[in-house]
Amino acid sequence: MELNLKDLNPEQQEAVKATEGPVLILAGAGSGKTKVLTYRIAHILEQKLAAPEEILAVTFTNKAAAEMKQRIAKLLGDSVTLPWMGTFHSICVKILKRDGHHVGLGANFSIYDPSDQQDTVKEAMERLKLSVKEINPRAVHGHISTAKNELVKPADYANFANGYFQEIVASVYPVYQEILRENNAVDFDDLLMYTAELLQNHAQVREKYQRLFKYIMVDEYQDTNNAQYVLVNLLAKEYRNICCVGDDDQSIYAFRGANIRNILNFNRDYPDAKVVKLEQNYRSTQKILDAAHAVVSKNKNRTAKKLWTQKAGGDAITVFTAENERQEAEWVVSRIQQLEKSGVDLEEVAILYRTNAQSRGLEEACVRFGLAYRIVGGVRFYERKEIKDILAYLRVLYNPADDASLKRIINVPKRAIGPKAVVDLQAKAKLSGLSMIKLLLSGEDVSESKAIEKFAILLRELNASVQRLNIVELIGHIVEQTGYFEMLRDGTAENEARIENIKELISVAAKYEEAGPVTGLSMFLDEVSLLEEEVQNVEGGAVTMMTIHAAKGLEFEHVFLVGMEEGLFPHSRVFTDPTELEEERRLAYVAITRAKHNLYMLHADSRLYFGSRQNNLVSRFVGDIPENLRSHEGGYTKAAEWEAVDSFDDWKSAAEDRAVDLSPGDKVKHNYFGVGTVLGIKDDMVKINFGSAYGTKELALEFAPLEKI
DNA sequence: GTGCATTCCTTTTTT
DNA sequence: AGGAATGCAC
Repeated sequence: MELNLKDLNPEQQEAVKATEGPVLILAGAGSGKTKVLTYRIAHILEQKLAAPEEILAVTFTNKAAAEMKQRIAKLLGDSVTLPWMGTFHSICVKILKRDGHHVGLGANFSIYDPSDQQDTVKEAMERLKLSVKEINPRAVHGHISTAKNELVKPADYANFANGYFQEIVASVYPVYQEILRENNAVDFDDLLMYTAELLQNHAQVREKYQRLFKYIMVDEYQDTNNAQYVLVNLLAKEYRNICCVGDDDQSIYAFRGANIRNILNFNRDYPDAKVVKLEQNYRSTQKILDAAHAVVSKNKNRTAKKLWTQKAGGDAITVFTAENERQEAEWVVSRIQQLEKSGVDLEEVAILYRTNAQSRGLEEACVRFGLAYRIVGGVRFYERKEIKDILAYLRVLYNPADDASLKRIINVPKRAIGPKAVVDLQAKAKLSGLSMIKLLLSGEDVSESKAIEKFAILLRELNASVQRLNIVELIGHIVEQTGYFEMLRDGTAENEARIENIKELISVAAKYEEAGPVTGLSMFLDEVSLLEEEVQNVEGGAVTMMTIHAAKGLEFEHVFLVGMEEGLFPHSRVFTDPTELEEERRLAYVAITRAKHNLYMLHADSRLYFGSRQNNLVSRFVGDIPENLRSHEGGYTKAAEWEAVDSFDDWKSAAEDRAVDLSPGDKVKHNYFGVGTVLGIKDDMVKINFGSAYGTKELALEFAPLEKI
């Protein structure tokens, strides 16, 4: 098959043909980025510049990888062997399965999902006798995650720790890591950190992969974190054929460690880099692009650029002011039903929101009005209780060090094994130097508890079956033998749905049926832990609902952007930090540029939030859009005027004002530490005594959430 | 050891 | 408002 580059515009062709040396492709929203990447890979393969396994293509989501695979197959024919393609995390799993033993990782390691990770933090805190009530384990985990993304190891964290909270983290982090080790488990961040460590410290392994990957491509480079940055640049050292694609305006993952400077500094890292700018947009009308530009160009931290399109004109952006969130949802749904009547395909319609919590009201409205919908994200597949249970069973059988998974299912379904029996078993295991699972499997008389004995017999039987059953049979065997299905067969709709979910899991597992026993189990567990979302199949057309983050990379004819309110979007949590405000602005840019033809922005004068009513002002992002691009419905008055906090300089002077306000002896209230007394102020730091609970703290005036009382 | 009621805590975004 | 975690009665 002949690859036809005539399908591409001159810049796109340039990007495809520039195979050798470092290349940066600055690809604006809707500029055909995926097309360029797929053609580029196809081009390299077709020109026989490299074998498929010598190409590494990193994408941001599994979905993006799947789509790219499909499109390459379409270009070159189904028979083509595909390159290494996937997310950073999935590629790291692949590498660690092969070579992880160099960094002390057993081959059968478990991958803990976020809730397992949080449980592990809790356990670490319990071991340290830290109160889970006073210190939020989630926040602790957040800090550990950040550290790992910066490749800061447990032992080194203390050197960076600054302030009360980080000292706590410094004590928890090593214990957390130790527990993961005990269970032969890793968290998501470990996948990156261990792979980086592996490549940094083990020359043989490093050179193996450096020589293997002749061509490396990284999508969404603006959203890479430090660990990912180290990884790709290390891998690219041998051939230097590294091609990074991204758009600094679409960097929206700083909260999980993404560093926008990675893309901004590409030229510094590779002074000989070829830079290709894709600025022609094939997606949206000029009006939509103008609106998006009006919002994002207020950011200071960006490279100057402007998208253009041949689709001049277009409809104005409809802004609807609703009385409350219920009316907002109803307006969206009825407008979509009007569109449907006029022949619009529901697959071309999306409702986007800032937070997952907003989906509920919209979902209700869809049900009430009978509009077909699907939610992307929300409750993830692996977050469902029944799925977690089944996966825990599989992990126990796969990784006999994984006592955390054992604890999850040892009494599910109920088999009269309470917390006390578990603690006893744990103690015995510790004495014999085995994991609880291994002890149970050993067949020794481990407990006077009849219930435990019975469970041990069950476990041994399941363990034996791993060798002879393929993954589909194995799951079926587990749900029957353990009584899990029986527990769910009580006729309630809820449990019916659970059974359906497990069947769905089995159909996912069918992909690995042919790999045979053990291998299939291994492949299945590795992949399913990193699976980001459930794909809900809805018969016929349906509207798609999701967060703006989840919508990145997608496009729709009609986009409804709900909750355009100060406090929601931009979210109130970012008001204290101008860099985060810039990220919200980029998020708004991403949201607006999802629309091809029509964009609707909604806000409600009154909204139920946290159980209480709030009256939010219209989002500043609406106000940023020039009036001649908007058309209003409902009782719109005007957008919030928040310029004072929008600019870093002004905001700083506000902080300085506050500094002048405080003097020794003043009583202040801190969001976290409570009430305290100001002891003194030096430069931009303030020293406050918070009493016996937290002692004396030095806080940055600029950042501390302080209030004078 | 299990089941129920009450409290309390949450919500930013995700691999 | 809703879900998880805790505390209390069987």
